[in-house]
Amino acid sequence: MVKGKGRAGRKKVEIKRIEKKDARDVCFSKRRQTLFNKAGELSLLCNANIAAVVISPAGRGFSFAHPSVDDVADRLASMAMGIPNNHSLGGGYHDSGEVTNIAQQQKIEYVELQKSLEKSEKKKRVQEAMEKERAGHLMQSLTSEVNLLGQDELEELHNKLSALPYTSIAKFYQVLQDAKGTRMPLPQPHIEIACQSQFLFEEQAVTPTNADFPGSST
Amino acid sequence: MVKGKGRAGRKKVEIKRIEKKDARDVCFSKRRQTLFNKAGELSLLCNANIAAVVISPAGRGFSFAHPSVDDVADRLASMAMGIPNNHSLGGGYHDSGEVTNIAQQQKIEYVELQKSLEKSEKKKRVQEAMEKERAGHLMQSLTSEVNLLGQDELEELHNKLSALPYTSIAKFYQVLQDAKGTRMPLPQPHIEIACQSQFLFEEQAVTPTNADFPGSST
DNA sequence: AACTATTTATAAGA
DNA sequence: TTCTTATAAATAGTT
Repeated sequence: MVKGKGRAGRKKVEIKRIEKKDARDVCFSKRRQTLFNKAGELSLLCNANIAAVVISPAGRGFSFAHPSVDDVADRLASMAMGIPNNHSLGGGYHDSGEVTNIAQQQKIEYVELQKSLEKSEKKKRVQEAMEKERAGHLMQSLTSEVNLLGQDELEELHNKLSALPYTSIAKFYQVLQDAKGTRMPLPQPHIEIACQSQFLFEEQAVTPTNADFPGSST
Repeated sequence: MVKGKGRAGRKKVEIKRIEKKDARDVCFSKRRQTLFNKAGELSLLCNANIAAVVISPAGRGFSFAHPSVDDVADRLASMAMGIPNNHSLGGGYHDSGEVTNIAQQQKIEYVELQKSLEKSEKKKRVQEAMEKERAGHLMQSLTSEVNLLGQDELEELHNKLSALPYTSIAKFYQVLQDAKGTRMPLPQPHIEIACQSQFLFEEQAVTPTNADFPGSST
């Protein structure tokens, strides 16, 4: 059906911003849960890899990802989470302890990945690759980005970049130096990451209405 | 209802891998669509930012992201998807079949955004910002990335980059030139605000051997 | 948080 | 593959 209008349960619902914060909140919770639920179902039914990130208007972040071996997508998706808005430079330190920041989450996931890699005999190669990836990320970002653009946009971009090529690089290095030297103070606003991956191979969630998942019983 | 099993329509469905490739395929299509649909609804109803990436077992990737003005997180999430298989990006892949929907959706949303911007007196500023963002995206990716790293990692990265700074840049430009000149075989029509990526993996290697994807070029 | 009337989603079948 | 349809699931509004 799907006309662009009617929906849901007790009343047809226009798909437009819910003004009442209360209702919106509830809706968000419910639907987010459903979304992740469905994501999980899809991944299991079809053996698909899925990464989903939801950021509430309040700035709370939730993510779901069906892992597998190639977590990469997941990791990167989560990582994207770590890049909230724009140039708000987050602190990249990991020993803060009291700040639940993205860096930490990243760390955790990184560690997780590492752990799972331990099992592989190819560990070394993969690790190497990952390290390279760190440095190579920039290139990939660029190429990826570039490849998404159209002809005109490419030209524009090219012009823009031609205008200030070394500036960019210089800037980057400056940032790098700053980060290294002064270890910036983490002005990261309110972006908490709540990672949800309840079902699958572990169950920790017990919400009565939807805790229906395979994972444990088959 | 809801025991840990049943679902769907004409028959209760166990949430486990569908063996029949045919059925699995159909299921995948339907559910993927629904998933993205719901993602869109959620984002609209609750004004949330969403990025979702689905990779079919066959290796076809789809993504959906709900934009907004400060869309960065979403865009980056989608973009992140592009990273794992950067090789394919320029590699010329066919099969863009299913993407239309999403692409179209994106288009629509882009237009919507534009329209709403028309009304604003800040239009110009925003547009400018968006343009800048295009060129500046790389910087942001970099800084964000950098800021996610720990002290040690920073140092390492710094060394790595110091070792081959111009190489990277040169490479980027080469890519750019290639793109401009030969109009690479993008698997999809270019999308303005681009939160959409479609690609193929070679196949799903079942081993944690991602060793080959990242900055393998350096 | 639980309930329920309704709307959606969807597995099969055509 | 797309449409149809019977049934399961999601969900807005209530309690």
